[in-house]
Amino acid sequence: MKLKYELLKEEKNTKARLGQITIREQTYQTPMFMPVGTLATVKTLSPEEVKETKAGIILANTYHLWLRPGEDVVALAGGLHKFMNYDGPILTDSGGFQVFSLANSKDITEEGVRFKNHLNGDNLILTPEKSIAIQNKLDSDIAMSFDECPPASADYDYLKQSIERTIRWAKRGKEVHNNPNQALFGIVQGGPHEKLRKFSAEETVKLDFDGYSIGGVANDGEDKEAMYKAIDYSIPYLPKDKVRYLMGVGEPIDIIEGVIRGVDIFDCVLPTRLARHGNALTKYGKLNLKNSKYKTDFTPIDESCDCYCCQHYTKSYVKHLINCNETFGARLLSIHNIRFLIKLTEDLREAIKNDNILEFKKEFIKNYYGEDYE
RNA sequence: GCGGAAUUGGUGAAGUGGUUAACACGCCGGAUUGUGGCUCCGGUAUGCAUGGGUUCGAUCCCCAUAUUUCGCC
Repeated sequence: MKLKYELLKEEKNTKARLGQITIREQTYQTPMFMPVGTLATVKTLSPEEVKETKAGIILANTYHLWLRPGEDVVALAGGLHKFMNYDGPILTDSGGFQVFSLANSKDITEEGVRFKNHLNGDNLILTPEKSIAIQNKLDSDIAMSFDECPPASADYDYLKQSIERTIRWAKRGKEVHNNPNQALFGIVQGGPHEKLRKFSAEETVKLDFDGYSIGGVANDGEDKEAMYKAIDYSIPYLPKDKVRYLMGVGEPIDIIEGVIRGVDIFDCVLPTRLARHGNALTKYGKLNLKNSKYKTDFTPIDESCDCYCCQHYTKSYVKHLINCNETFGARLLSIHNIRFLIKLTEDLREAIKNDNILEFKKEFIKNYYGEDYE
C-alpha cells in the first residue's frame, strides 16, 4: 500500500494542521520531523537508537547511494530497508540538491545535469529518469522528483526558466516511475517570488503526485523572511488532502513557523551535524558543549528531556567526549538533538489540538532566545 | 673538574640588527537548515632565560650568571 495522508484537524488561528500518514502499514502523526541518513545510516546511530527518538520516516540519498555502494548492490540486498535494517519508512531525496550543493563544474541542460562527482571527479550525468530508476531500485517508501535547486541568489529570469524545466523533469520522472509500493512527491520551486511559486505549485499539482514539497529554501544564507515567503506563496496552491513537506528545514523556530504556515513534515541535517560539532539543542537555546563553562557541569543537557543521553549522562561527560573526539559524544548528542526536534513536533501537535499554537510559539521564543527577543 | 651546544607562548618549534615574532597543536570563542569531510571561521607571546654592554636601534652581536644537555677526565 502506498502512502495515505489524512487531515485530522486544522488549528483555529493559523494554517497549522494535524494529520496522519499511513505508510508501510505504519501510522505516524504530523507535523513530523525526519532525521537524515544520507548514506543509509543516520550518522553515528543504530536503527534501534533512531527508533528510540520516536522517529518515523528517515531520509536517505539517491545521489550518495548511487555512487556508493550503487543501487544494484542495495537491490541485491533486498532493498534499502533490509540493507540498513530499518523497518520504518524511508524517503529518498532525488539528488537534485546534491548536484547543486556539492558537485563540481555542473552543466544543467534540458536532458539533466552533467557534473563531476565529489569522490573521484568522474564525469556523470543525472537525469530525471535516472534518478527515479535509482530510487525505484533502492525501494524507498517515498521517492522525490528530480528538481533543480537554484541558489537563493538566482535572479527572477533564471528562476523562471529553471522552474519550468523542473516541471518538465517532474513529468518525465513520473512517467517512468514504476514501483507500486513507492510514493512519489513533486517539488515546488520559485525562490521568494509569489508568481513563480504559484506557477510552480499549480503546474506540479496538475501532475498529481502523492505529496508535495517546498524546495529551494534555507539555501546559502537565504534570510528567514525569504523562506517564510516561499512557504506562504506555495501553500495556498497545494491540495489539502496531500502531505506537505518543507525540504531541509531545520531550526526549531523555522519548524514552528513552517507548521503555522501549513507544513506537515520536515527534514534537516542540523541535529546530527550540530551534534558532531558539539552543540546541543535545548528549550533554552543552543548549547556549545565545547565551552569551558561546562567542564564541571554535572547536570544533564536538559533536565526535562527523556532521551537516553539526558537520562544517563552529564554535560561534563559529553563535553569530555566531544573534546577528545570520541564518537560516543557525537552519538549521545545526535540522540538528544533528534529527540529534541521530534519532541518539538509532538508539542506542536498538542498545540494544534488545543488551538493555542501562537501562544506556544511565543513561549518557545521566550525560552529559546530570551526575554528581549523581537 | 675541563670543553662544547642550547635556552623564543600552554606544547612542538621557525625566524631577523630596524614597522604588527612564521607555522602547527592546544586553549578560548563563533558558524552549521533536501550532510563528502573528527568541517569551516576568528582570537590567542606588549614578548624571545636573567643581568650588563655594543649600537641611532637588539630576540638576533659581545660579556657574565642561571638552567638544560653532550663529550672528556
